[in-house]
Amino acid sequence: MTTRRDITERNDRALLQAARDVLAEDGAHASVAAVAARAGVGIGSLYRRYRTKEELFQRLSLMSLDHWNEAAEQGLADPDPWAGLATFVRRCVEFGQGTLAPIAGAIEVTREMSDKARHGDELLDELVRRAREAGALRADVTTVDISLLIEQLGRFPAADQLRKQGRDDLLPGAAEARRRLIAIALDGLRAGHAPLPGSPPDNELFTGRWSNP
Amino acid sequence: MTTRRDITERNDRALLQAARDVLAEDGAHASVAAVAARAGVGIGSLYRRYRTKEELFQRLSLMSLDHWNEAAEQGLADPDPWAGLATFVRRCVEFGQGTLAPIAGAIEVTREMSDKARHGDELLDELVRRAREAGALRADVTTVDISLLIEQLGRFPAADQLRKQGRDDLLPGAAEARRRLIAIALDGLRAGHAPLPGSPPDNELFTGRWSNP
DNA sequence: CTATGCCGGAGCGATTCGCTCCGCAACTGG
DNA sequence: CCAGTTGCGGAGCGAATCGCTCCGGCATAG
Repeated sequence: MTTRRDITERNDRALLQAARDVLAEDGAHASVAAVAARAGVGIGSLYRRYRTKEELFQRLSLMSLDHWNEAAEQGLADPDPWAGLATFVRRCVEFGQGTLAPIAGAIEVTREMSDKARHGDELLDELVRRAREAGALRADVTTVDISLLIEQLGRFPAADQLRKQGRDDLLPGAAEARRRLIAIALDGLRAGHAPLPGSPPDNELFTGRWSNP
Repeated sequence: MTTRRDITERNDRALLQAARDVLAEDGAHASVAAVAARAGVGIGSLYRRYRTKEELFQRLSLMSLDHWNEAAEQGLADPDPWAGLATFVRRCVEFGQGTLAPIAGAIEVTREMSDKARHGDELLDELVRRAREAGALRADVTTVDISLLIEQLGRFPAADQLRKQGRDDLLPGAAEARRRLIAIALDGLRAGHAPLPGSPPDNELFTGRWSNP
């Protein structure tokens, strides 16, 4: 039997998932109506759970940061430094971490968010350091390079977006196609290639990543 | 001396460049007002040159297709198959080819566009075939993989977008950061890596890529 | 069976959209 | 030097969409 409490919880999960998907398709201009519709939920229910659109997106950002940190810790738990880094990258891309970047400037950044972001930066630093010292990671690859790769590959268009673009050929294997891109990028990160062009930025990594203008 | 005709031509160029930049930042929801403002041109001038918003975007798509084909022919002219493919990828990403994908479903596809797209597919086929036969390209990489890489890396956020995201650390070297990602991806495409996950799609490449829903 | 409280969605004012229309300034031919 | 012409910028139109409020209806708890 499904109690009312069950419905409320399921609605909340559906809202967060829908918000992520809609953001992936529509970018920063995503509307609350679209989120509610995709979640199969009335607008009223959305606004009972979240007082404003910003509150919903803040909650989603926190979820995203939590996922990043959890994936990083999982990677660090792997005794093989390279496998750990690869797992982290794969998980972040598949989560669609990059699709949330466009709203970073549209919401107020809470203390909790910046704290979690800072912690995430430290974890990625450690992941990269381990992989580099093990000789598995190309020496001149920075954490910035990796987070940008995650961001770009994580913006892989969702199924609906692909359909709008007329790329029906990719519909059956969109997830698989993205996995192939990740594999290509990871191989490009491995040691043994020629140096990357340009000098890696030397300033503090990720400084101001969640700062507000 | 600058005649009126000069001003008109300069305005047209500015409009197309502005349209590309605004699309890169705002996605498919980009407004004509934003395009005109960024081009430093009145809305009236925009609508004298292009009768509708769609006409402007169609013209931009044609430009993009021309750039793709020109870059591909330049790559084919290179006696070194791998260098030719790399040049093609670099040029397409730096042109921002991927930023136009979101509007593909928002405009009517003319015969001219689909013809040019088909020709572009043939050119890429040939680029890939050459590189593979020379043993430079990983054997199981498909043209789909490469066009998706171009699309994803080509969506690298413009400077304004980076500023909105609070990634001020990247502002001075956004172009350089993108170049580093391209280099990583290209190294991942080179021969000598383990096979890619999943089976490459066997259906006709790019079928329906510009088709209308 | 009554009472409770969460559900969905119609509808509010405000904003933004694509687009039209017109006053103004700049260049041209005489 | 003077009309005449032409391309310029932007105020403003109706329509569409925005974030958000409010309430009637109904399933569930007691």
